[in-house]
Amino acid sequence: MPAVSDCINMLDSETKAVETPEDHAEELRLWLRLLTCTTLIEGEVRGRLRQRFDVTFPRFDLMAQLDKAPDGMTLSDVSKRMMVSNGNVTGLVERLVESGHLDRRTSETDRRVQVIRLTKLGRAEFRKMAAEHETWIADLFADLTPKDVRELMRLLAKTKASAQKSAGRRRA
Amino acid sequence: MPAVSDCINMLDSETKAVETPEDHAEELRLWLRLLTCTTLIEGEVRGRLRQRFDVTFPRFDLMAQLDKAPDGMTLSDVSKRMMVSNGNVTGLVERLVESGHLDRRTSETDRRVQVIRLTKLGRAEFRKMAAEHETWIADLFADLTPKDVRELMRLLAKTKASAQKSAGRRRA
DNA sequence: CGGAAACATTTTAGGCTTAAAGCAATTTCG
DNA sequence: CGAAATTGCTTTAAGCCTAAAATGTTTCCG
Repeated sequence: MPAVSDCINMLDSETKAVETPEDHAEELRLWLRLLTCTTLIEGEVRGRLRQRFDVTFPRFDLMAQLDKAPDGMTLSDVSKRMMVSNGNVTGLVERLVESGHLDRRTSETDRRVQVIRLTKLGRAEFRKMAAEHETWIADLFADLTPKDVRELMRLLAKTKASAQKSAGRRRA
Repeated sequence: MPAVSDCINMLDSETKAVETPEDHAEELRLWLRLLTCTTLIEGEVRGRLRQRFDVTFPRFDLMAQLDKAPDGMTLSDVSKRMMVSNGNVTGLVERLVESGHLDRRTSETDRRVQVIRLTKLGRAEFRKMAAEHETWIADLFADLTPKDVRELMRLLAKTKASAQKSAGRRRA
């Protein structure tokens, strides 16, 4: 049963002229819960990656992008996919080239562009990590039913679209 | 309609003796989508906090914790709540004390403990930021119906519980 | 053609973050 | 009591990350 104050707000919200400070406490709580879930899982994955393979989460993430692109990617592509800044990728790639996991070469047709690929070593190591990683994720989400997973996928797709639209509105 | 290979897997999964490498691609995709949503929203909020208030996301987060605790918190409490390392909090607090937003004092009863509070300035500035922040979040989640929000809350609560259980299993 | 705009990347300065080691204070328990 | 374990915090070393400025390259047009 809605409290009196809620009824008043509901009435106000239908009266366009009245500027009611609307209550968005629910969305705020949702955002905090989303952040908590991600932080929790990411921390767990990071810890396991470090313990088992002595690799960081960003390095694993970068290698995962490259594993899906056998012909390599440009740094810009990687930066967009990973949703991190360009400068960030520069350093990340530098260290992975240094350790022999990545191969970097300047594009033949455009000397601005750097194309990076996994080396044989990089691909082999990534595949090993990815296989184990998948079992960790399965375990972390173990209590969700297949239906829960589908429903979450759907709602997060909607969330992503909504957030992208809002971000677009701001940049416009 | 399930493909033939799926039927085989389903049969296998009910045959305890057979060690089928199970497929967890759905959970993997769910995790990536969760991460994408959080990264997207956090990036948007960080950008707005910087532009409007010249404040970082971690500082805002720390002040939010303290706003809920008028009597102050210990650094350990803050560290647990924010889900970051102890050392991280030390530096964060240092900078916010420096800028006059936080007050730090050693506990009377236990000289190991540091208690931090928002100063008058800190509280005033936080309240201003928080009000605007709430409208950003509302806008980012604008396309979700109240029912979507409730359902996401429920499913993320389940996700959080599942992940915590899994993390606990590992530490044991 | 040639200058302006756009593009891809790197550099810079500053801040965030972690894991691990270290230090001091407190608690536990033989 | 007093040694050992625990607790709360800081320090350290290394890496991650961003926004903004800088550099070199290519494209767009007038």
